[in-house]
Amino acid sequence: MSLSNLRIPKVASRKSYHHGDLEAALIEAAIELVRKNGPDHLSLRAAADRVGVSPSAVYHYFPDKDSLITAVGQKLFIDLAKMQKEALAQIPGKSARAAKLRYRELGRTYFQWAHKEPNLFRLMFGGFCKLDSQDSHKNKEAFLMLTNCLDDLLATGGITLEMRRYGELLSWSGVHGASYLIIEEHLPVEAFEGILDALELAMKGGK
Amino acid sequence: MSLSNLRIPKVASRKSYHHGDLEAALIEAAIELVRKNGPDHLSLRAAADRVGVSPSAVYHYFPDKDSLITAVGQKLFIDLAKMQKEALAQIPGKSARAAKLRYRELGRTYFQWAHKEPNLFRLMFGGFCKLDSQDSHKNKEAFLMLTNCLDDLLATGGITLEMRRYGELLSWSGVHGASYLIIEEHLPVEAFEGILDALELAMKGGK
DNA sequence: GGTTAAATCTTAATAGTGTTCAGATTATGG
DNA sequence: CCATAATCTGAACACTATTAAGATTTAACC
Repeated sequence: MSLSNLRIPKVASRKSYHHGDLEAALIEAAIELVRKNGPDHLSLRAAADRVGVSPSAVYHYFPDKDSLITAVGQKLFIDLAKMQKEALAQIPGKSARAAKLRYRELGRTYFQWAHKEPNLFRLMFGGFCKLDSQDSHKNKEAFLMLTNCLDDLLATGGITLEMRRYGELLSWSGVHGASYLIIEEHLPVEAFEGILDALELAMKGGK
Repeated sequence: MSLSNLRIPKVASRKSYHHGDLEAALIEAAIELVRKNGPDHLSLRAAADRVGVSPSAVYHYFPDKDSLITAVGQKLFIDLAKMQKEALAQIPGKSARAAKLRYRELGRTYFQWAHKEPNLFRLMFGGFCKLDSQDSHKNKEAFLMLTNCLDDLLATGGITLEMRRYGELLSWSGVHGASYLIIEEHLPVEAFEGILDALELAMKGGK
């Protein structure tokens, strides 16, 4: 999966005293541990062990454990945005049908990310990583994709002008909320397609 | 605040060797600590200290730390439902206006809970407390209140029959998602009244 | 009421955590 | 080739959850 894991097979079998790209390797190791054990239960020492390095080596790249977690969050936000961009790229065209499909697929990708790796989703959105306003604009890329989808919907009559005003807010909140409630088992998995139906119906202003 | 705190002022100044209601006191202490420091960073020992009891005493009431956290979650879900019930009780009447106000107030109470004590909200919904299906039906009380609100809306023409089908799903997801995104600072506080406007507009099927 | 038994809490110990600091190792630039 | 900077280690400290054995208090029973 990661470059660093190929370089350093197990533990304490590094060729060189210096690692090469310890920062990225630590982030990758932390992701794997969070994926398995959850964002609370991440251990600095376990991440260091996994890379084959002493615990104190971490402090040359991250001032503390929270900084490592935040770095993980930054990477995950970029990964999610990339995945959404790829999903949108597979549905080209300016038709009403294409616009509607893109809108649904954008939400579906968001949910599938959460559903496939709930612990990573919890790290991103559960108050673990404190990304400042500068980092938060990485997330603005995802927001822009949503805006474009909604504009396409408006152009093809898939959404009323009145509803366009609340498009981003209602869509993001609805998809985010449903995703979270599903992975915490307050709602069944089947509910997500229902949320997409509800949003589509709401956007077009009823029948 | 809590009865136990009145009984045991500081630490190691208990009249009796036995505490009286240690289980409830531990939950209350844990709530206070989570409120200040977040659900991750809760320390068993700190909670025990706060009650004036040794760390191992906790294990007579909870098999491990996670069980204490889950017990905290159970109590918080009950508290939230009570707060929502009280809020609804202050808006009586069968008019369309009253039904609409109740619907909005139900969501507003949910958000205010999250906004006032984000760490408690994170504990409830962030994957910290694993409540089984039996505990989860405590939450069904809140779900029932939402259902009643939506039925009242339907009776007074505040929601289309088509949208009624998605009422609970879209409302809960939208309100929950907006609340979470706001406390994690992905959306500004002002966004919440916008979500209520958007939901109201969506429910009535556009203009 | 006094004695036994059960419930409750403490003390002590183990293993694991984040973090710091002085020192060992390696790479880099003159 | 040497000095210097970058990088990582080892040991220590204070803290954590958890367990086991023992002390203390309440409750029950005769």
